[in-house]
Amino acid sequence: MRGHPELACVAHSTGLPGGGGGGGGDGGDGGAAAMLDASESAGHSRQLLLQLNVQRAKGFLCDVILVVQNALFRAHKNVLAASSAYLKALVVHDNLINLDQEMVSPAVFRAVLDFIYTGCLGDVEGEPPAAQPSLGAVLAAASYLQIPDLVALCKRKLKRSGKYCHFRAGGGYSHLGKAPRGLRAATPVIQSCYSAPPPRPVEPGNPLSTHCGELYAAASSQGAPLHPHALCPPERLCSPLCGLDLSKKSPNGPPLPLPLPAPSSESRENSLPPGPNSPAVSGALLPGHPPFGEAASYRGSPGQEPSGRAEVAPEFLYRWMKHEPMVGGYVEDEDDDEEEGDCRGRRDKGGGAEAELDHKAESPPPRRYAGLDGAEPDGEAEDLENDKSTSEETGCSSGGPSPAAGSLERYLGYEPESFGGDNLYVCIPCGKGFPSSEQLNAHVEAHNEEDELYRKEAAEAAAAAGQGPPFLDKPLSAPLLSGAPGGCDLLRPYRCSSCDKAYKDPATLRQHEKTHWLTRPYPCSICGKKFTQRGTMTRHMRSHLGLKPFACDACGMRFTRQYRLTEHMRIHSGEKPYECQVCGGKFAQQRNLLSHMKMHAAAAAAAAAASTGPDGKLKLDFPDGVLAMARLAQQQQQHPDKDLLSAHFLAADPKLAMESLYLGLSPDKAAEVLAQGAAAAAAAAAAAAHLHNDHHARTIDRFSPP
DNA sequence: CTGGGGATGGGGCCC
DNA sequence: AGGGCCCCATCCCCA
Repeated sequence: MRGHPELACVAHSTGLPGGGGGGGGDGGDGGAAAMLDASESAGHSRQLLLQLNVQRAKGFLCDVILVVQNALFRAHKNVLAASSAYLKALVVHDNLINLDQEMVSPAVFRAVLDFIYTGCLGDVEGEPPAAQPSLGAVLAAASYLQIPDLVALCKRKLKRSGKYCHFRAGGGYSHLGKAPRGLRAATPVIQSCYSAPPPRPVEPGNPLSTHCGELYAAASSQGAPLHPHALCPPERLCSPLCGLDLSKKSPNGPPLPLPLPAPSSESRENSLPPGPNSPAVSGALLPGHPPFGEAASYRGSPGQEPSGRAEVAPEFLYRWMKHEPMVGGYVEDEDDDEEEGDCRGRRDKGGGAEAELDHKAESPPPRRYAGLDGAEPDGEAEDLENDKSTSEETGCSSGGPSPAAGSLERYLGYEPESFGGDNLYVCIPCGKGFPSSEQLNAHVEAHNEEDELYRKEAAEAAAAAGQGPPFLDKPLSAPLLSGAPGGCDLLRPYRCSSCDKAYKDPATLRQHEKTHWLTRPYPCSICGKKFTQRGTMTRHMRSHLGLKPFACDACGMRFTRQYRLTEHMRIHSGEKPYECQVCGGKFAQQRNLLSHMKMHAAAAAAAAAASTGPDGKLKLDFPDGVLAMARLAQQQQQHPDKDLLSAHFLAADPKLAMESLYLGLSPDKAAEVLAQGAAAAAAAAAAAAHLHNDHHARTIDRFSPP
């Protein structure tokens, strides 16, 4: 499709399934190709690759997502593993691979992925030469990713063009085809590409027509800069998606393929590039290090530092700082120009970059994405504002798309709503339609402002009435607190203006108040589901991406949450800390005990219904616990109001309250749980009362303690 | 076939 | 922001 005449695509493809990336990754393409040529259909491997590439384009059977800056690429693990030793080590354990953005840019990785799937490395038709990733950048990426075929090809092409020279340590990250930061960081959405068309050349003026299987993450859709973790090595799975770190790492996780030490906190804070232990650095750019084939030597337990690299850290860090790309623009060191001639024409459009380079080595490293990483906007309006920001800061020369949200959604076949007409973007709460996501976002923002205004007005009104959050931002005074109507107490002085709940601190109150808002400020950019808390949305995103950072040491099972892992570990330890005080059953998970208790409550309700005589008194002699449950069920029938029942339950029946304590819960919680169980059971019990008594007797027998 | 228990996933919400 | 807990739903296994 875009093959260079000098490249024998078939030769590459025949070598590809043979695991050229495996082991040291030293290729062996020639021999394998010759052997296959002699014994197999010449078109087989080509056809195979063609089919794989088509499948990649359609996302068919793609089982891994690679994150490069805020671009996402879908691919097949097998193909990647067969092509790259580095990727092979990564895809074994994870479905989401975050590549070092300093080592490979989206445009470069696109070229690399093209090569993997086609064996061809050529100009993208229709794409301006300036937007093509340079051969030097592709070479660096191929070296980093340990794709010997591509390394060799790049070298050949560079030599042919007279531009090739050996990489020098720290020879510049700036020629990696990186796009200006601001461009990517402002890309607003992450969308899936399930209906993407087959790959076709990028069309000028249509940056969306990039690649199928390539997705773009919102680096700042939540108003945050790319997470500093985006700088850490890929094995840490730090994702820049939506400016969120989706990769909370299990400390108990099994050794990952390339368990290099995480960047130091200092380097993270300063947004330094990967430390010298990063595979990006050590694998390709450190002095004296071979460009690839060292992945195996890096394997070990997390935190294990490969020897012999710490010494070069200071020098390398210096070089790193020296080559720190400029904020909002592309930076290229003069030294690099000498060695990578094909990077010309992609210089910083902001100008003045070089003047600052040396200064950076002495002054604190600049924070990246200066246009975005200011103080995090406090509130959702800002988030949405950033959602709206797209890629006005063009100047990108790497060909990386910077689509506006709506266009991207349309391109990717993702339509938030399928409403007729031009107003495809519909505000869920009010039903208004808009022709673009930007307009919808502006509208939603207005919603949020209304909500905020309403909240403030309510707060002021409450303050005027002597309740609510009047003491926000004020020193608390005991008289004020104690005198506040509505039960504000010292422990929870911050009271919700919309309901009766009170909180210890204003932040929690504000968080809670979002639950009353009409619009949920944190939408999932993949499915559109909205959340009241950013953390919940982040967690939700993990489920989309199959990201399970918390691994069980014992069985390798992985979870999206730490708490799940903790829960799961009880299976292996045999610990069952939750005991039913009615029947003595033990449970590893509290939720299963609660479920179990509801069963008891339901049984008790059935017993109550079955045993209540015309005088309303219980007839059967059940153990106290069951009787208590039964009484509760009766009370539930008399007091359908749940809260009333809870209070009634505790106040009017101390014995029942004592039963609740057996559950190991707070009395309040236990009452609530039992009431819920009884409430659920009440209806059934009422119905069951009409059934035959024998049936109920049998049911009760089953759940009564021996 | 049914119901209970074990286990997991996802969302809400508070700290 | 992240941790933790709770709730609901669901699946699977087994008696």
